[in-house]
Amino acid sequence: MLTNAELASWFEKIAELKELAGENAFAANAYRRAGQVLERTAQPVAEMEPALREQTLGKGMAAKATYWLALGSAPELEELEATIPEGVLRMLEVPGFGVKKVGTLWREHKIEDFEELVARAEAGTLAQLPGFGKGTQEAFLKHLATVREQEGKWWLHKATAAADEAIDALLPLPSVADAVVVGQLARSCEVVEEVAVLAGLSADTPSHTLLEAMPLFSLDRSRSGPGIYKGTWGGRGHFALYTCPAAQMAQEQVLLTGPATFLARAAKGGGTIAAAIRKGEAGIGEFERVTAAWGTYLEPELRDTPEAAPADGGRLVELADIKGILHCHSNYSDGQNSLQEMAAHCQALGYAYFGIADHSQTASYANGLSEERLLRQWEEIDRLNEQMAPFKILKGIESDILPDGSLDYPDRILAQFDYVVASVHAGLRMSADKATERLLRAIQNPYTTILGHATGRLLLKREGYPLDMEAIIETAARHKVSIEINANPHRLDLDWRFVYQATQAGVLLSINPDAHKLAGFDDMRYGVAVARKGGLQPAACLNTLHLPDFMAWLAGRRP
DNA sequence: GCCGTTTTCGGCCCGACTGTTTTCAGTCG
Repeated sequence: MLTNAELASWFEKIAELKELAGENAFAANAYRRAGQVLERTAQPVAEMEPALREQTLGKGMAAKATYWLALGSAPELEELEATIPEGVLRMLEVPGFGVKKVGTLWREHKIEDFEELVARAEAGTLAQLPGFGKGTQEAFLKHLATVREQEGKWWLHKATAAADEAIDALLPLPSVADAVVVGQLARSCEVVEEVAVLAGLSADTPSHTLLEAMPLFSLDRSRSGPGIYKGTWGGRGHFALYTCPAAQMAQEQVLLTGPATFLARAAKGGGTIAAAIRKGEAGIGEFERVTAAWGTYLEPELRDTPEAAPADGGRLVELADIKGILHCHSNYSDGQNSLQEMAAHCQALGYAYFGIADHSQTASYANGLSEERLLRQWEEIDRLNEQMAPFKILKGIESDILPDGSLDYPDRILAQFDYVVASVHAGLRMSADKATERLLRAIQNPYTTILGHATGRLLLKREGYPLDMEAIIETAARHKVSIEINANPHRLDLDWRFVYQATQAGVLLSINPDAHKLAGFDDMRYGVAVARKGGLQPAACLNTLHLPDFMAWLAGRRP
């Protein structure tokens, strides 16, 4: 059955292509709006009564959706795509290349082939076309380099899903004794260059038996050898399967998990870690091997920076330590589910409190809340809190940090929130000085409780603005502002590399899903994973506090 | 193309930024 997200992408694609084809922009916009409505609608259109479908999408668009649902495809989109060269469609994927620019290239300059565009940019002649300058050309070349650099790499959630699928396929095979994740994914790296799985075999297994079990894996023979199968998964992401006799699995697991810097470190009994790991007798497990070589057990995620490991008596934070959620969206702004649905889901997951932090008024693109709509939300929260007690919904907001560093409501409004997440959403291209100054001002605002996704990065897509993180951490510590670890696998921002530094400075970190729908809560696992990688312990994490303690903490820092 | 009507056609989100201009168009969030 088609999901709203799939239908939405078709509507939006049609809008874009209609504009590209030179049709009335407002007509195209009607499709775009239908797509945007769908993105914010939790109830599947496929399950809606016809009347509700019309009310949601409008008469014409509802009819289209109904037709596509019955057909399982959108002929209108396919027909449009058939009239546009593939290279032109590809140009639309380039940031900064919208329908107007691409339309000019295609119709006026007769450039249809993507490689021709690349060649022109590399030769420097793209900048000579009217409407295109050096800046556009350089941005395009930079984009190409980034795409090449990131080819085959994985977001953490996609890597996890692929590895799970591979292991599920391998384990039922009679000669596979066990199969585990190794490499960067085992170490919870925020971007995984290659998903790697190690299978321990109890008997000789022909390679085709292993490979046939994983139809999504396509082997690259030139990069493979005995016991090492490298290729791509699902035609895109880099993937590797390693095999070894079951008896050697523990040592291979440690060696393949790495990283090389850890394996090269000095072992407790002399020599390198790698040598010590190899030395252990057969039958000794992974835990015992690492413990013997390093002195204590070191979790895989800590092996990039063992210095961040908790001292004796400490331990890394776990998902079960998290008592409440502090950054989520509802359909008051750009979320898909209602406030009640989000809160009920949060409660069902076992959390004790739920902070709603919808977008603030300036975020018009995200349907940010005007003062008047805020009041309505607060009324609903009061009502729900009566019904759901002792579960508690907190009145939060994700306030845009405006270009000058101020928050997005007057103080008399800010004072009425239980807490404020302050985040940057617009004006992302700043110098380090300007960005730092802007964020420092927001942190110093007495109403700011949490600094949301600190750098604004989108992994594999967009670098964050440069920041003097030391100053940010130091100021956050001084003003008792928590820094968020945004658990969305596209963000994972604050970067785990600053977690140790922040906690050393006394900053409480908070791990938040930034969920825009019910399934978004599941991202908490990735936030916890990278928090652990940075060595975060439960006591240094704000939302491990029980509700009364959290409320007391908030009360203690009220302006 | 859809919506909401002062019911039959005018208005549709909008501000910031950037690069290319020479006063603004295109893109983005």
